[in-house]
This record gives sequence, structure tokens and C-alpha cells, in this order.
Amino acid sequence: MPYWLMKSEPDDFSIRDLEQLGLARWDGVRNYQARNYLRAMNEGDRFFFYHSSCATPGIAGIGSIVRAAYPDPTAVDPESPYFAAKATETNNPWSAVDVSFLEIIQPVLTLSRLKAEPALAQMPLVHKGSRLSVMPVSEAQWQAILAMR
DNA sequence: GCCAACGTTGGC
DNA sequence: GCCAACGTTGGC
Repeated sequence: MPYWLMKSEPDDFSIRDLEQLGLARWDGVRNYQARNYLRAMNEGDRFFFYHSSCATPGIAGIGSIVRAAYPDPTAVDPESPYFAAKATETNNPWSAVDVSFLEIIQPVLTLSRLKAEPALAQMPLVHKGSRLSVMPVSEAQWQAILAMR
């Protein structure tokens, strides 16, 4: 069962929001590498929910993939902040997945702690300047992060 | 708010 | 195909 990490700005969508909703569409990804990872996801995969661009960036919970990638409807919705002018109904290059809530990680596993963990040195997350918002997590990395709770 | 790092765009 | 300019991400 593959593992992933996905970033979201908690002001837009937080782990608490996912907890309340139970189920949500993970949309708005507008980076090809991240999109390709979305497309590699399978139902049943799990992911760390990372809070970015906030007071305490870090891993704030766990969710699971409940629907594999499908065309992202926000790309063709002019009302959406994620509207992509070049996308059309028949040629939409962007993908979304559906996710469900699994658990809150409290307190948040802060980025500074993640950076200090040798087992995570290979993760794009801890590399300076990395902006990748969806990334794979190895079994070893997954276990190392769980052990930090 | 600042700014470094990155991805994308577009002129040539 | 190169690369400068630009817009965005995201930590601090």
C-alpha cells in the first residue's frame, strides 16, 4: 500500500476541515509532477496531511485515498479560484482524487522536527526551496514519521 | 512582509 | 532550444 504526503494551506483547507467533512475532493493541483503523483495513487493508499504557509508548518494528520484520479472539475469552472483557462471539458490536463479522514496528529509534527530526522533526509519536503505539493513517501519514511508522534 | 527557489511563459 | 522575465510557493 503506497504512501504519500500532500500539502494544503490550513487557512484554505485543514485537517480539521477534512475531519468535519469526512470525505473531500483534493483538487486545485496545478503542477505536472504533483499531478503525475495524483494519477499514481490508488484507492486505499494513505497520506500525511501537511499544513503549509502557516504559523506552524508540519504534518497534522492522516487521510486515505478513496477514489483514484479523475479530471479536476475546478480546472473548467470559471467560478473556481483554480480555474485553468486552457483546460476544456474534453481536454482537461488536471486531476483530482477523493480523500477521507483517518486521524489528527496532535501536536503537529513540525517541519523543523522533520528536517532533523535523518530517516527523512531524502524527502523533497525537507529540501530547501522544494515546492512539490504531492510526493511519495517510502515505507521506511512512513514508519519513521509515525514513530515521531 | 521579505525573499529565495522554483516552474512557466514567451521572445528570439 | 535558450534564457530572461515573471508569477507563485512557502519558510521565516
